Amino acid sequence: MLQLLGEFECKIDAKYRLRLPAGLISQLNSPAPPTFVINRGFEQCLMLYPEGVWNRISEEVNQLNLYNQQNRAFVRYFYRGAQKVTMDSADRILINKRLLDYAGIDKDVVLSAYNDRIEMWAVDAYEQILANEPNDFSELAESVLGGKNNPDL
Amino acid sequence: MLQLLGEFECKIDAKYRLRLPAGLISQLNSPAPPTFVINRGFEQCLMLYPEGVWNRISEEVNQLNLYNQQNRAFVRYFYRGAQKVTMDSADRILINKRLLDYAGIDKDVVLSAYNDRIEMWAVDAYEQILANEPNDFSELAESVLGGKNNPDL
DNA sequence: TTAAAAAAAAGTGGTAGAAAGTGGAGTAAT
DNA sequence: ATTACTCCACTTTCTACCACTTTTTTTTAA
Repeated sequence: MLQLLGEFECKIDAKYRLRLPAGLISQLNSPAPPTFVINRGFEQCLMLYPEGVWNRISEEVNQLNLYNQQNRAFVRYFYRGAQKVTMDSADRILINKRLLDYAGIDKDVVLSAYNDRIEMWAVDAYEQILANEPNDFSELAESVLGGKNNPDL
Repeated sequence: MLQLLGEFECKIDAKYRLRLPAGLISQLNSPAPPTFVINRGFEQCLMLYPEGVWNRISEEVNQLNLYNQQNRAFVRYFYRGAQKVTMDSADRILINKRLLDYAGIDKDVVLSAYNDRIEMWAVDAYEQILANEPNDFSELAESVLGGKNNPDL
């Protein structure tokens, strides 16, 4: 089970390539050059899933009966343009222009890894969302993690 | 079992031909030039099924008793103008004008592959459908992907 | 403890080959 | 004769690989 961690600032070059930081690649303990699935995430970011993680998740989604309207909407939204990306020989992945536009990414990017996945943000969007959190963070923690005497906090 | 994936932006030429992206063709692991069945999809898109997938699906529908009025209506709706399309020597398929009209496709198209099939959308229609989250998304996610704090979302 | 050397990581660009895009002409069908 | 489809040829764009420079970190030795 993956336990990714870390926040990395990276740059996207003129050819829409993003080099993955060595500190992140090493966490994947993948023997071959790692492959990912990338798609649109919530709140204007992109999500990067190690291939194995994506497969595990999508397997369940693919069980859904697609004659059901609600299910179709769900599957579409779940995928949100997911596509496979592979690293080149210089540890870079090529990112679709459409996806970059979605996240408002121009050049400067923050990668934020947690659990088994990686979020990709435009730097300014990331800073903005972090700046807004603290106000309601404790409230949020309370409702997410249960009672205010939760030992986990 | 096919596990298609990917979002591709393509153009339809003046002769209503669509070149299938190499990244998609390679996923079909079909030795001969692949054949598809195309028909009207739900929600203003066209559906492209690899021939084998279509055969599997239509087989079930063909079990229905056609002397039943309701069954006939369903079958008609199921087929919705389905037709076989084959790739030409330049990896293009010719798409019926009536189908293109149905999906409001002029020139720019997004192919979105998931599970064992491919959806074909007019670019603007696609962006619109992705723009809003289905209102019951999180509930569905809960029932499909398990617990209420499921990390898979 | 510091400085120099070495190694790793980050950043950049060129290029060959593949893929995408486009048009024309020949053939078949109506 | 006109339309519709298929094949063929060509140009442009893209992308994966390779090579190189700069920066940062680690190691080694004075």
